[in-house]
Amino acid sequence: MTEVGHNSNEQLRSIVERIENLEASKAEIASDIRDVYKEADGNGFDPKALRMIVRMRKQDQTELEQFEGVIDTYKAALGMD
Amino acid sequence: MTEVGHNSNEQLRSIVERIENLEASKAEIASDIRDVYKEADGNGFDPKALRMIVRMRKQDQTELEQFEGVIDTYKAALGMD
Amino acid sequence: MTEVGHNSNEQLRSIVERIENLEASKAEIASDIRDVYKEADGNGFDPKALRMIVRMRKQDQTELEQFEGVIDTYKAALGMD
Amino acid sequence: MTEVGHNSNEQLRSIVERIENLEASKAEIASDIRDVYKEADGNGFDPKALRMIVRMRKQDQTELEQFEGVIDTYKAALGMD
DNA sequence: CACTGGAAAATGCCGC
DNA sequence: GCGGCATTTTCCAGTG
Repeated sequence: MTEVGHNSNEQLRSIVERIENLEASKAEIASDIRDVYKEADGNGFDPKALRMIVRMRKQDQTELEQFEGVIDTYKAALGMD
Repeated sequence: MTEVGHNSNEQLRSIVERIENLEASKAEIASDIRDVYKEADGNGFDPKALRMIVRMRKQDQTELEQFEGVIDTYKAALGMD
Repeated sequence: MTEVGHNSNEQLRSIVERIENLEASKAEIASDIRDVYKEADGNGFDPKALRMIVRMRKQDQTELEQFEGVIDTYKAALGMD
Repeated sequence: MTEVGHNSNEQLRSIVERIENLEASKAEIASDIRDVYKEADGNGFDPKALRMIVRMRKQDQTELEQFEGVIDTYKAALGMD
């Protein structure tokens, strides 16, 4: 807490800065996504329907991944592992 | 803040009590659920697989409900509402 | 796997049903809790602050129970039980 | 609806792809953020406390922005814009 | 008994 | 301004 160079205060500052920078990038991308929806809306695509499509596609992906987990679980439950 | 009957202190107390009672009930039920899993385990059912079944059935339910939402959305998007 | 009465399929079905019923009850109570917060909000109580109070009280309760547990331990250690 | 090039199906596909790519980037950054917290944890920083600090700083920034908004409003009201 | 993953809660955000 | 949705965060049980 005095005049040192690499103290924990600096570490802390560095950590917080990195996080804040990353969060800024994330917010920017979120904004970009909103822009795409808005532009699509301007081209006659219903944003609500679009969001639903995107959500369902993501869910399909998730289910596929879960399916492999299910297989593993059942294998284990049946002593096949 | 003195000798009144229906002051906000009483209201606050009542609110907090109601919440805490409800949370106690909820915790009890959660405990019951755990008991069922435990009993099932004792009868040779793999708890992990059971949880997976329950989770997937819940998800199916959710999807079914979402599906109706999808229908409505598309209807609206196509001007059929 | 065909004409039996109390087979494991039935057991499984029973287990899953019991769990799902319990979870439904739990969800209902959770909904009630939300309603209380909402009503409180309508009466001018800040929901966020309320939640914090409830959390703090639960924490205190936990600590109280831990304390009593320590007391019991000491009692037992001193042959006072 | 058959042999066209730039039909709405293609548009739709393009939109969905753009969104999904952006969401993938967002998820990646979110993962990076988690990594930073994890690394910080490894260096002895309490992640929970860190999150609180970040949140408070964000809040302050918001207030700052609100303040600047007020300034702008005053400027406009005084014909200084 | 730490830890990891998953459930649940809470907060914040966006569109209406 | 609010209601609902998505995200984030916290909590807790199960696991090794």
